[in-house]
Amino acid sequence: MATHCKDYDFLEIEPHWQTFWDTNRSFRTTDDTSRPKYYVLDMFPYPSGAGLHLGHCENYAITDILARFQRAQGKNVLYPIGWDAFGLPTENYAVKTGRHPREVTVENVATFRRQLKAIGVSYDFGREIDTTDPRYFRWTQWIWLQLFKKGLAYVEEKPVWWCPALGTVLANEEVIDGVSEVGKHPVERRPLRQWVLRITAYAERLLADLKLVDWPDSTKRMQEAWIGRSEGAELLFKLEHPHLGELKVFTTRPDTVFGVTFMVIAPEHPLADALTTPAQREAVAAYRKQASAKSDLERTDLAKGEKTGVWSGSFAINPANGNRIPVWIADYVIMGYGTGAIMAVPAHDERDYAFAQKFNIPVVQVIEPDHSEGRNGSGNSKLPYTGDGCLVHSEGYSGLPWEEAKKKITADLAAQGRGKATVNYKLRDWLFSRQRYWGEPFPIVWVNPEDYAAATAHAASAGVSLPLPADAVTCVIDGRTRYALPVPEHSLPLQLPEVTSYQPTGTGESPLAAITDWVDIWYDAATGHAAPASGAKPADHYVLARRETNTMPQWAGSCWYYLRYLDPKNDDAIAAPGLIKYWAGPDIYVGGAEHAVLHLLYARFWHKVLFDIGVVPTPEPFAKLFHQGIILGEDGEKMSKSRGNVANPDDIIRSHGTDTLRLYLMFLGPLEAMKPWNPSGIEGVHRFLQKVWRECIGREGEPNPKVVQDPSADSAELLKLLHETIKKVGDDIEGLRFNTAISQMMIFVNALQKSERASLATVLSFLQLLAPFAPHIAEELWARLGGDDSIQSTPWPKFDPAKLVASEQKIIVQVNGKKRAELSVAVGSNQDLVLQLAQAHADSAPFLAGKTVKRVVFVPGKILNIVVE
RNA sequence: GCCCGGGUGGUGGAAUGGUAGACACCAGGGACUUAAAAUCCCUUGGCUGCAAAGCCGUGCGGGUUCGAGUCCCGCCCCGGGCACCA
Repeated sequence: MATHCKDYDFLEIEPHWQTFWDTNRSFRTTDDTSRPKYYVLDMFPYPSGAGLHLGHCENYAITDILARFQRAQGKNVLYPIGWDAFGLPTENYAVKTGRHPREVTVENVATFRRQLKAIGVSYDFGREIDTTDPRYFRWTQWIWLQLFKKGLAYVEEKPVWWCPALGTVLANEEVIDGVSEVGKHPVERRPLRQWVLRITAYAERLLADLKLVDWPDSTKRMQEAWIGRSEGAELLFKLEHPHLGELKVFTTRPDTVFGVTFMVIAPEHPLADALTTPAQREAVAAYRKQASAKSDLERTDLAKGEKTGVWSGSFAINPANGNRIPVWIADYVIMGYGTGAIMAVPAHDERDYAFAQKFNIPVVQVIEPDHSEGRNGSGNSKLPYTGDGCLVHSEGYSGLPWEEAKKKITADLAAQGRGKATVNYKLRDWLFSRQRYWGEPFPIVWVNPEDYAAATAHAASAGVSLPLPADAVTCVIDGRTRYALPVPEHSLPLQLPEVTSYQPTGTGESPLAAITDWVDIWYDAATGHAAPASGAKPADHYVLARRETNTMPQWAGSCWYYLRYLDPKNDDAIAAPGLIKYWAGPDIYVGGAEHAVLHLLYARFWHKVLFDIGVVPTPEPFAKLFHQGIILGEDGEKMSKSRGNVANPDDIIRSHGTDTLRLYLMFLGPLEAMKPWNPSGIEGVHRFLQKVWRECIGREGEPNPKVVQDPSADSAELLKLLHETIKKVGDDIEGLRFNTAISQMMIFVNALQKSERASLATVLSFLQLLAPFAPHIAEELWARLGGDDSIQSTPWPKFDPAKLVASEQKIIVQVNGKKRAELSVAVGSNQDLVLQLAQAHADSAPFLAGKTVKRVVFVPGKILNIVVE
């Protein structure tokens, strides 16, 4: 079964074993639910045309090592791969070349699959999934319908980030510093009809359940910061002219309400017009126009500079003391957060202070530091002051610590109906539609109100239960109200129509909008059947409908793919309930920290919805998460074509073999650290594998005669080292410290090389330790030395704790904390004995001569520290 | 500005509060060879010294401890994330 090469010819050995694994389907996962399971998952790759890069190799080497190790532990291992294949780059490429995105996708996937096999990863390719496969996205659409049914999806005409270059809108989080995250194109605000998912309804659980998962702390904190919970109060300020009603503000500091000297509303605030007095109309109009024209980039830049704003001409009444305070309009208050209006307390807020300074607005101190020297209740601290303290100038509350006052004032205002304690989140609802072709179509048609009633009644009478929300989702299209009618679940998938052009329409609508026969239809709500509206009405119960032309964003398919691997060919459910229960979630999820917020937050949201409707048994999808650090170029900079510092895996596989590449990637440093690629260092691990080969194989390709059958051939030291190595490699794999596991194997092989003889059993055990890291050479040598079966199906070696115990141990002698001598003593030697030896030892004795011993610290088996004089 | 990481030889990096620099790379010297490659052996943190050995040394300054790369306080620098979030 092995090859016959005399030297370590990795170019022959590696493809040989890859073919062996492929034809034997060595890594097929069975659904043997009686065995303990281990599910190891990589973050979903996007099959780009560029193929695999070193970052992929690092990611997949980590998970492959874990998968192979866990198989050797006797676990039933699920280690799958698939393709997150919808998305903009493919579509843009298709637009440019005039080819169908599907064709491009198939090609890219083939490249990825070939490259993955070439790095020797042990995926079960029989479970491959592809988000663009109708059998897959059928269930993406199904899950989306469940969200729709639960009232978590709605449509809004809202100003969104429109990117002319990409021809699509982008979610807030896809816009960085005023340019698109993908391609860095400028973006602008444009009002468009959008699907939005109510992720904010899950904000509290998304925050609280972070304590259930074993994730890097930094990632948890980033999610916390993104959700941005803050406790405070909504307070109602009456407006001076009663017909204008009230102004609702959100504040985290209701204790400072006596210090309010002005109010600010966002330029887009709905009351902005009504509050503007005739005298101010011109100034306000000019300011609002100017504010709306600002890009995000300008706003960010300006944030560091001057505040801008304009007085509306109106006044509000402070509910705490009845003061009359001016209402300003300024863009440092944003409509998207809180209520879009604030009570400004310049004495205790940096931004309000800067604004008050610029527009000569009075500043009233109401909090005084606890320990200020001049504390006398007069309030004359340096302002703005944002720290702890007690209230001043706050009738009825002065002297109270601010936290106490916060509760009391909130309660008192609430009692008068002037406010209530609330919680606010930075998290926004999730903009979930794109105006592109290459994405999942929404399983929705739009109908008029009468047809909605008729269609739902027809479906009900036909015995079809449509996934209807409690409150119908509506929108206005061309000035007419339309109702969102979901297609029946049994009619899924709703496929993409074939089109001749994928060009964005430029109007903000998707290319789908131009496929008239697909979009404008006669529609049967019970079956989902459609016929072009240009033709005759097929039957009485058909209604005139317009299909939703937006498509889903790329996040959709990656929100639940980890569930599909459990049962990838199931046409009755996203996966069989028994399998979902058995496999639960991934035992470990490995991928880059760049997905710390978005992908992980979105997937958690969908998972919680599935949990709520009883599809999954766990509240969290990813119990344990690990981020591998990125591999930088030789120059310590991010690898990029433009920098010319890209190392190509294919080249390295050709020159050194994939075993060397994998081993070296793991040896570079801690897996989670960001580390530069050093091309000369690879020689070291390559030499290590060459050495392993020579220890096993002689000059003519025969087994090395130094490896003998006699199990007692090993020296005591070698045997001890073997057992230490078994222990350390096992511990280090479980602790994801692969670099030190490899060091230990190098130490072992260095010792093996110096041994004149070694037992076959010892060498085979070592090869098993090496197998997860360098599987091809391990298989080859295992077969050549006569190991049974495949090394992959052999149980992991056990270490014998008795063999780890030495009879002698080294004790370091310190005098006043400085190392002076080394002693070798019998295990269990006591302090008196060791002290005597130390006093007699030539290296340490001179430092003790003529000194008084003040203290002796003895750590058995480690150290003796003698403190003198 | 705020929140996280991280600063150890020429380089990548090791080190449950207990020998700092494991394991490698690079460099230098030697063996084998007609020669080279490959391989093997030796040296390899700095300073002083013929040597034995000694002193210094984990970004900087303090502290705790018998003992600090590791713990605490205050800084500096680098990387990542967030940012007018009321």
